[in-house]
Amino acid sequence: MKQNMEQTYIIKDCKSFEPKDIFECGQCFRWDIQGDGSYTGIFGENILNVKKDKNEIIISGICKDDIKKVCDDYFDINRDYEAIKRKLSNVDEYLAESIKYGSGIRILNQDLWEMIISFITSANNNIPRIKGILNRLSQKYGKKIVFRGKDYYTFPTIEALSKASIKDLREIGLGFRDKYIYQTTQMIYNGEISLEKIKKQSSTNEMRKILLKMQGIGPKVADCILLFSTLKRLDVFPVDVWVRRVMNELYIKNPDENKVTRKEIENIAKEKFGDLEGIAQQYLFYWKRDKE
DNA sequence: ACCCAGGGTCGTC
DNA sequence: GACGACCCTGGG
Repeated sequence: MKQNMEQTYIIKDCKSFEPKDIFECGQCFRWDIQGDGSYTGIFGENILNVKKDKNEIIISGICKDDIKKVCDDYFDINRDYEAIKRKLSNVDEYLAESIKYGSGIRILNQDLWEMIISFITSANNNIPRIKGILNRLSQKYGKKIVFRGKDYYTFPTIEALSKASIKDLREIGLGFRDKYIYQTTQMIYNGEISLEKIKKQSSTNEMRKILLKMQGIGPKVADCILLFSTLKRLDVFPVDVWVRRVMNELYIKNPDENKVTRKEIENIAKEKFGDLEGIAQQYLFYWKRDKE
């Protein structure tokens, strides 16, 4: 197959697919809005532009494999978000409103290694800065691909990133997370932790236990990795400042938000949202963060 | 200039 | 289990 031959994939009458909701709900960091409102992003060695025109989703760009196969997987096309939204909307009016706001969200199936590095970077950080760091990391340790006259860089491989020193990472702007990225990369590179083994675990909890062994991964980051990577565990409920805020306001009503424990929030989430709590979290997060 | 907060985690007590 | 420290950047 020719390297830079572009492919196109049109999804007709696709419900629950809104590029803005998908790419700006906080699950991914390497998709950027274009002048025409479409989004261009890179994952693996694929560089795609996603555009919505009426009821059609037009995906075009460079794809390593068959574009339909790659995108059906990446965009979680075979999951019935309409059914999920119907079910979750019945929980209560708050969740129903958040779903109305983020009704085009789909949870992407992203590379596990990339999610590990991305969400370690996200700790006590803000989204614009996270995106900058991951772009610089890719520029330095990834592979350049030219797409429509512009340079793009693949996310660094484990091996490529294993060559970076703590000092190199600090210079990229990782701040105090430099040592976490370094140590975790080394652990994975030298085989002390096997990503394949994580994928083979039968329960969410077993997967989480392994993730928590890595430097820079605590409960919140572990849950994001479980939810947004190809591990795709929907039975997690990442608790960050926004989710703590919205869950306290809606259900717990503790005058001091910081006194609310993670366990308390997780229990309510499990009770109200059941096995779809991960997706519910994303509607609530996106809704609350954009409201402020 | 100064302070605050951001998709938290770690080390210490 | 509860604290404080922590790189850096943009916004008040």
